[in-house]
Amino acid sequence: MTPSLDTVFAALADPTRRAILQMLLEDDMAVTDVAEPFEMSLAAISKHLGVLTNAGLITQEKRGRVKWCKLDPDALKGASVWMQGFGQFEPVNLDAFEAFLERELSLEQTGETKDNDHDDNQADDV
Amino acid sequence: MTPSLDTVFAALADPTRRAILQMLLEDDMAVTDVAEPFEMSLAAISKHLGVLTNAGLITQEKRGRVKWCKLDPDALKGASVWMQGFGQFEPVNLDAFEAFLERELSLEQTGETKDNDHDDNQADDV
DNA sequence: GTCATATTCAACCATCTGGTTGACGATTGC
DNA sequence: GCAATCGTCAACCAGATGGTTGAATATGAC
Repeated sequence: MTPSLDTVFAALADPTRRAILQMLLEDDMAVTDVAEPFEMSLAAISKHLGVLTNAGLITQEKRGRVKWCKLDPDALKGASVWMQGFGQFEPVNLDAFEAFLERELSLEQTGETKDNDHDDNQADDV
Repeated sequence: MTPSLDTVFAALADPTRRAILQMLLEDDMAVTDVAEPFEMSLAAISKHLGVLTNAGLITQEKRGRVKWCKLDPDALKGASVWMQGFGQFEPVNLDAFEAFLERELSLEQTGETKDNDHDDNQADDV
């Protein structure tokens, strides 16, 4: 079963869970390590990880007594596609944009580098 | 105040609200008309519209005794940017992509029109 | 003014959510 | 075997959420 938009968006609606996802962007982590920076019980984090797993946003694999958590960024795809359906806002990833330009068109023009005025507020307000 | 990712994602987590947003993509609507296709009370729809307004996803303007609901797609921007932070999936809005190309670079090359192979599954699975 | 329409408000209810604590099962190290 | 570590489970709690109904407000039509 592919997780519903309901569960994906609901999973993303909690700041703790978004923070966890960003931590996992760096590297896979054990449950205990995920919990370390948060001021809440291990059981609470375990529940959050359950929600993320249920939404398909992460996968968990037990090796020995340690359970490793791994990001599954593909799960965001459905949600992203849905949102882009509203596409009346300009695309956001201008870096990828320009990479796309370069790749697809092999520009030869003397392009002075445009200043990237996109808001890259990804880091704060998780 | 700019609505938090919390409220935006939470607003998107409900199928009724996502369906409302898609209806408003077509046209602005009065509250009563928004409620019409749903099998729930007008008061419930009014609450949903309150959630969407609170998340900044729609705006409401009262003209006479009718309150018009209007989509505000800019509100999805923050959420979209956040999700793109995980950017390991390809960008989706290729139409906007190509429009961007045209606008920014004023191509003069004999561009044969590329076929749009993007998945526009916006309508189903709201 | 009176009646109908458009929308919200208030109270209520059931269920979900996010947290706690304490007990428990599984695994590792000695 | 025994103790420590890793993680979940179960029970509980407060507050949020999504729905209901009935009354109230505001505007428009006649």
